[in-house]
Amino acid sequence: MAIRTDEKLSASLEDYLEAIYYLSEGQNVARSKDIADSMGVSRASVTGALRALSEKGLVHYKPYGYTTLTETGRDAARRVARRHEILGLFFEHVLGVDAATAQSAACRTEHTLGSGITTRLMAFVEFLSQTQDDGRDITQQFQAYWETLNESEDDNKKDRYNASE
Amino acid sequence: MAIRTDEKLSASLEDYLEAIYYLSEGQNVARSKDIADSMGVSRASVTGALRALSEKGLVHYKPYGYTTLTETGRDAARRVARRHEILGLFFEHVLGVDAATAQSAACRTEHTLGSGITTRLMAFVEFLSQTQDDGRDITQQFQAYWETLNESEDDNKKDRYNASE
DNA sequence: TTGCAAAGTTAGGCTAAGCTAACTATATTA
DNA sequence: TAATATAGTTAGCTTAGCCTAACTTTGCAA
Repeated sequence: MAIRTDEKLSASLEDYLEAIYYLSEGQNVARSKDIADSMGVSRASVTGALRALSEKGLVHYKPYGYTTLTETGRDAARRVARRHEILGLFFEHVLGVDAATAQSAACRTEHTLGSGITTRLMAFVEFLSQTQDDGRDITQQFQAYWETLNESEDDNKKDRYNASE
Repeated sequence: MAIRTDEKLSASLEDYLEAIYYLSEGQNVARSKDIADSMGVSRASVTGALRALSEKGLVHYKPYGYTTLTETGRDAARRVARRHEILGLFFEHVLGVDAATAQSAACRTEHTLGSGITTRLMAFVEFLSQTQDDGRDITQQFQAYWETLNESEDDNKKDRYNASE
């Protein structure tokens, strides 16, 4: 029986895959310790995740050996990374939240986005950057709009939007 | 010691809260069976969730009694519902995915969105609906842009975006 | 008013994901 | 080359969330 690559990955395993992907880019290999550090997780947890990813055919894993992505694993990782990047881009450059918030929200959110939405969101971000109005792109216009909302401190529009979280 | 209402809710508990909120709107009370049905979960799981929500002071719960939201619970539920609605709106009316996809993605995604992003996304959707260019709002323009991407079947731009999922 | 069906709960089990502590393997360096 | 520090693994525990099966309560209808 062929390895099943079509099973859905949990959010957690996707995170591991993405971390391995980025670490592999730098040094071609992902060390357990580095994965643990970059994810803020114990080394033991990494071992468990590697075992799980290995069972799904996404990494080459041998205890005490070096871990690398399989072809399938690399493809999956790229998909995760791309979703992460698109979302981060949207949150940061379109909505205008700070980079750290954008990245962490992107990381938490990316797993739940289907391909239909990802594809469209990517196109949308591209579209926005091309579309000009009054000589400014829409992104800039929205930033200005956002400022006006927040300038008027007494304007209750702001309060109306507020979520306590 | 006062009940801690500031603890973060898990995605799962937020879902329960939202379901209770919508059920309460219709009949002022949320019955376990209805919560279970609307969430596709067993009655036993509902009992567990109600217990947890009760411990956090978000619902009035007594075994075999009727369940209602506390004030705090209602506020939290409204926040969840609002995030859900904003996201659904964005996915459906801005990105243009079908309603079912939009709703299900919104439900999966909403939990991970912080208030900063929610607030801005809400403003962004509002902004888009107001902004006109060439006599059409941006949303319509993007739809047209999207169509052109997809019309040219041989255009590899489309493939470039494709995710297999 | 009793008796039964439906609603709700409890008990017990499963999985995924994390943790710590203790162990094993590897690799560096004296 | 042997000692030791670091990396990696294993074992065993915890929590959250779900399930089924069996039980209890409630409320409606004969």
